[in-house]
Amino acid sequence: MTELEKYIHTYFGVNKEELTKISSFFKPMTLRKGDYFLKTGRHSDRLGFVQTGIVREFVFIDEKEVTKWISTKGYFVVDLSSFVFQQSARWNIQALTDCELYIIDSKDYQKIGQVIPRWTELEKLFIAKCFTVLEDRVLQHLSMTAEERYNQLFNFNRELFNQVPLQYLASMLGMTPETLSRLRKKAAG
Amino acid sequence: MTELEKYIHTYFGVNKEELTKISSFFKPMTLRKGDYFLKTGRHSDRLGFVQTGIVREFVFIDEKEVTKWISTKGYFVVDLSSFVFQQSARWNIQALTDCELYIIDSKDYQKIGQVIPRWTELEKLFIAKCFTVLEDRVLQHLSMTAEERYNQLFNFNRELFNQVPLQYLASMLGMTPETLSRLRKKAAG
DNA sequence: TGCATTTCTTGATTTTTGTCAAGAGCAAGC
DNA sequence: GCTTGCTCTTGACAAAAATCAAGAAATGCA
Repeated sequence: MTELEKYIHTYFGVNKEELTKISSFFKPMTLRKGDYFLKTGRHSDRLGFVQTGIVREFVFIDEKEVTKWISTKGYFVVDLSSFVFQQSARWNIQALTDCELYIIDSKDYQKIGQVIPRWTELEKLFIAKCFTVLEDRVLQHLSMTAEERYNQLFNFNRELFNQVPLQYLASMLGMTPETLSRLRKKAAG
Repeated sequence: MTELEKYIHTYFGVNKEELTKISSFFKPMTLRKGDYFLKTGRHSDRLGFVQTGIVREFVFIDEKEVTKWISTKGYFVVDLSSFVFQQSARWNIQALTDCELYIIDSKDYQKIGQVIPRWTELEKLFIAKCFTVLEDRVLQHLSMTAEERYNQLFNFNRELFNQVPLQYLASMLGMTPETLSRLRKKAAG
């Protein structure tokens, strides 16, 4: 069972036979550090799965980069507006390291639905789950200080702080790099 | 065409015949000011549509109320974890004014799928749309100050500030009531 | 290896936001 | 109409976080 199949199994709970069918539609792809999987404003009909490496999703706001999310092994990377609604992409998606992805285009993606009858239902459940995760993220910003958000992320995934430029983590946490630096010092002391 | 049908048409783009079928599964319900549609920890298999009135979704964090969202006419109110995943509810949902809702339970909700073959697909698209709206909300917290968030909401829906206790709007915007009060004074001056 | 560039940290300072406390304004109910 | 609570505002102060500037550390590249 490949990593992709393992994650699809975890996320969607489909059986081995279905897994094989689904994963057969995905094609391997590599990104070199710095390569873009997607750029704002472009059109994209690709969905990617991160097999190895680290990918950053960000957008320019007032000439500043704002990092929305950082995806590591096991995450899907996609611009939903573009993939689902055929609109121009809202996010830049860039490799922070060399990456191995599995990708699928929307044409092949639609074929999954023909092979797995309940696929739309599974998709719905997956997106609903993602929605609840985002709800939690909003709540964090409504109820937690920068320090609490830092501590939570650090406790949840401390490797990230060795693998990803801190300025991007700071942005993703909604603080300046200077503030993150000071919080790190404070927590370490 | 009822308000409910009008909104379902707007959100889901189904035709008149389908609309009538869908809306026939919804039942009217009234809430008095202060009544709860849902309480944290309970189980709920109800989805509501706000016909008139104002509804607040909030949760207690460290003994403090945090308002996640305020729904007015045309919004659906639901606890997704509970409605979709049969988990205990994460949110309190309470009427801020007397309200008229249309509600549907999950048993009847499933019947929609039997009547409208592409219903699951429409659901998926609707939830995906909600996801992108939440993405924007996260971005706002990553890139905007309290003042900017206030101005944006005020410009988007200034009636809200006459209809809803300001303390709840402050919480929903991620600031204290005192800060909101000062920002209002500043913007008015 | 060593230079150049980028990233990170640190300090000083300012701005923003939160906290605490008191009073003003409003609204619901008697 | 008059209490009685709420809610909102205001002020004084404290804490949190941003900004600006400089230097240290790490990284990439020749």
